[in-house]
Amino acid sequence: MPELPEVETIVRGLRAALIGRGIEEAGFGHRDFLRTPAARIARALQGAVIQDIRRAGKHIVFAIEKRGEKFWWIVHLGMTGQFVIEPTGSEPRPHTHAWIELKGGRDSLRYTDIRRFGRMELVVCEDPSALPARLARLGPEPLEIAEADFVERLLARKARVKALLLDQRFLRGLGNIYADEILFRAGLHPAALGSRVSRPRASALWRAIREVLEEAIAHGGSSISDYVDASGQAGSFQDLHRVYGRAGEPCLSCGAVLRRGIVAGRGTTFCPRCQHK
DNA sequence: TGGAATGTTCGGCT
DNA sequence: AAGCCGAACATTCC
Repeated sequence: MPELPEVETIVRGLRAALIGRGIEEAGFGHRDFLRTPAARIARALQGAVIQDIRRAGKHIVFAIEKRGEKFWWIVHLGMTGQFVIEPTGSEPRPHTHAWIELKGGRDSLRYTDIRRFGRMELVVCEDPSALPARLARLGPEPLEIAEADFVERLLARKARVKALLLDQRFLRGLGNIYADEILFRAGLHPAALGSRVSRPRASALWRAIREVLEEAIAHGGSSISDYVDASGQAGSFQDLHRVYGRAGEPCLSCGAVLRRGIVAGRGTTFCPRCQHK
């Protein structure tokens, strides 16, 4: 479910509700998605205060403070993970595997994940200005990289552009939906090789990345099957998808039948007439 | 019933 | 090294 626009939307909702809040207690159901033992996470979170919440690619990073000790609590939502703030007494939805009860007794942050591809990890924060090691491998943020840097990065690689967009070390935060939408807008074939893309087309790709992501964030992300924001609301950008989920339907700009194939191991929908190698 | 699904990682191959 | 592929993870939904 969660690519950059979805995670960004969730993080904005979490920030509005949780910055400065204290944690009463944390509990876990299934534990096989935890990279840190449940007891250690629960102990660190109990009585701690949420100081900050940020997005790093598709990761959510909570800065937690407890009696002068600082922690990073890092969450990746995988394919079906959801973070929703709900009334503490309400019935947890099926597949709720973590619950964080907030001070005040009224609301809880609950983590629900049908497939349990998501991951949670707690790391002691030695230096608040440094990155947790896990995040150090990630490439630049797509909305922050300068055009010239992006073009050089792309032309230096011989992999297919779709594979590059999905590679979190190339850019952090894109996934299958937005890779397809971006390539369509840039008029670029998913199997085009990075090093073979013309400079004007590479610039068009950089612009398409910004356009698609900014529009998607403005629409609260794409809800295909599972995604909801921190208040449980679906997004609406799926209504504006031009290729994802539209294989066999006509291209909205030329009318050709959109084709579906496998690129970089993922289902890929594109217009055979508008998108060029 | 088999296959595919918004993701990541690992091992093997070229 | 770089890139590609398939498999694995777990569950649901056609």
